[in-house]
Amino acid sequence: MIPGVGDRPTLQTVAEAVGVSRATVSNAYNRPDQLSPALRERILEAARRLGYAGPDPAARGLRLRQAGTIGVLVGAPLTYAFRDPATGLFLEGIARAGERAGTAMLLIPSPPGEDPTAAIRGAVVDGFCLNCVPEGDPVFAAVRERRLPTAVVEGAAGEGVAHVDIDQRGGARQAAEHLVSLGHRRFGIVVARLAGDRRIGPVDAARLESALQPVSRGRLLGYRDALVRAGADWDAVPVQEAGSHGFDAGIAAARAVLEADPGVTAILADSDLLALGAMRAAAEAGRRVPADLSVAGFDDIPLAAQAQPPLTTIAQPLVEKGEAAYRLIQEMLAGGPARAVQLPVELVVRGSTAPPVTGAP
Amino acid sequence: MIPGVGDRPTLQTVAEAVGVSRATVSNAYNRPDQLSPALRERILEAARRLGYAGPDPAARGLRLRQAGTIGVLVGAPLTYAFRDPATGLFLEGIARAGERAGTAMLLIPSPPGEDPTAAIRGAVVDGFCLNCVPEGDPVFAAVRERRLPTAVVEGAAGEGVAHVDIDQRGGARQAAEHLVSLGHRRFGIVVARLAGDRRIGPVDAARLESALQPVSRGRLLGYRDALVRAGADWDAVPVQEAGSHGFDAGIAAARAVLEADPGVTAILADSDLLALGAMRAAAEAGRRVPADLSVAGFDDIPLAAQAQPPLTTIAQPLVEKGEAAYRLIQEMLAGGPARAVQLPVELVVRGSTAPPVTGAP
DNA sequence: TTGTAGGCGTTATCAA
DNA sequence: TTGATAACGCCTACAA
Repeated sequence: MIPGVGDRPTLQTVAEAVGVSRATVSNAYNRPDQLSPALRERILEAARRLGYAGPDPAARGLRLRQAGTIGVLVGAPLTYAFRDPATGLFLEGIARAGERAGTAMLLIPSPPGEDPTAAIRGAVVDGFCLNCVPEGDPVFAAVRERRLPTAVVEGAAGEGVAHVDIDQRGGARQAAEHLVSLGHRRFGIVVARLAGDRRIGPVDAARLESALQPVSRGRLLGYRDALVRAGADWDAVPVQEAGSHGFDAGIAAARAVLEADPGVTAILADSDLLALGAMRAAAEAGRRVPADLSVAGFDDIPLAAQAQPPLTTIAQPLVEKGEAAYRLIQEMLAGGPARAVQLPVELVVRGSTAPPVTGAP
Repeated sequence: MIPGVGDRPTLQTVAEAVGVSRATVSNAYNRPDQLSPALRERILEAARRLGYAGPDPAARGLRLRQAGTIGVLVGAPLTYAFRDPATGLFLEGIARAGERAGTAMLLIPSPPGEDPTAAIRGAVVDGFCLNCVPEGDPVFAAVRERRLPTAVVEGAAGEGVAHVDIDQRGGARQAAEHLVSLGHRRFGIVVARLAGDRRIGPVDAARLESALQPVSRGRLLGYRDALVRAGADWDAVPVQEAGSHGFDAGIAAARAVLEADPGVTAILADSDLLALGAMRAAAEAGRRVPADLSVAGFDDIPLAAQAQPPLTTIAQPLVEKGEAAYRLIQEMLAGGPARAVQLPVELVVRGSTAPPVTGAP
């Protein structure tokens, strides 16, 4: 069969109509300077007339060995990515860097039930960016098998893989130290998730020990660092796993904490949305923030500053995280080595934290 | 040159190593039942050893004439999509439907300065989904040129293009009628954007007449319908264009409205984020919501119910909108016609609206 | 159960 | 300035 005689017009179809070669038609699109303007116009005109949609990106990608796309995986069902502002801002960073370079981003789903690696094997991309993929996740192995430039953000490091992170533990420590320095001695803690399961409930030593989620794990360890150093009885500190980063999850978790120890004067939350939920739970319990209860978050999403009172939190450069990941991938695409980048965090004191009313140690 | 002798291993490389044909190696991956388990294992083992990454998705896509991906365009710089909860929920709908089908979604950037259509021409996708792309946008033309199944959400309709929308005008009318029925007679209005420019300022008749953004346009017309019918002097109603759907934009716009007419007892906002901003502006101006000022939004994002007071708004099925769009594209992919779907809206009365204190007409 | 051959639509190279 | 040719890596009848 003669090529280009299918139903969809191709380069060949146009070439035959105009009476030139495929190469010339290709040049009309990709190298206008390689042919006379008159011929080019004739070709483009014929293409319009024939309904030719322009060079097929799939074929072109095969030939050029590049897709102009990077694949993004978030360590949770994709639907979650659009609910969590922190994840959203991270994606924004990638999008922003990609927009500058004209690169699109492919959001790769990992359906919970099915084989989550199928989409990874089938992704037409030049590189991968993984966000919050826990250690030992099959997704990580599947990505590595593609042998494409890969950046991991807040997740398991690996040989030949670029890495972007923040100082989770140090940041959390700062938040706790801030509250200690205000005079607080009885704390409650809310964390999102320590493992891949969606467990909700109190966290004991074993659970923390076996935690796989590097983010919540690191932050919880940071809280512990500061509280232990301040002389708190760690085993008496109520720690509640919320199951997710959601506002409602934060309400429920904070309720559990306040129930476990009504005497807490401060709540440390793993993320801003949880903290916002904790503030709401406090209000429902008749406690004013910060007069009766201090609350600190983590991330500094825009909502944190807009809340009432505005939330004290650990600011991390969410958008920059995405931009950095994109940059590291590009470096590898250009033949460079896999680098690791650590981004700074910063304590932002706002209105949700204050000295406890009863300063009793 | 013998194929498969490049730097990256291919089917050929593996075939030679094992001493079988390319076809057999291909079958080892795609049709396990077409060859003996023993041979299959030998092949997979050799592939591992050689560092073969599995069948190349680009080549496979070319051969199969399908990408397993649908391209998504949001009618604004991509970075915006991750800030706006309503857009996020829409994307979630697409992601959710795609997750079920194992389809990935390609987020296509349209860089403001550059040629926004380049990425569209280069997208390796089976279909397109456009969100809030205004009429006459070059993006729309570029997508049509690809001659791929396309669904338009809340945007310009077109021949052979599937369409998903809600009753913007009717929904807005309901919101306004609700306030009228409560006894309000003096209104202020905040809309996001009426055109592609990022104009901020009061809206006059000419601006409304020439509005291209179907969303804000339709909603504003709905407000007018109800207010005019209620006997309000439309020309005296302060209408402010906020420039975007952001919280801060809402604060600024509401301030302008309250300044233009301090006597307004109710503010109608084009979207929930704007309404939330208006509530904040009211608080800053010393007005209590809803006692001194009623505020109504549009969309019913999760934040609306969480606000204090919870926001009265027009609920639209945001996630379902994405799911519907995806479904329509799949129907076309299966050879079906381009359909149009209208999703229902519903007034949700919460705590941000109440009768005005002085019920004077 | 395995192999052969052709083609998917494009672009780079080199020659005319 | 234009054309012929050869990959790019894979899948699928069809034949053995």
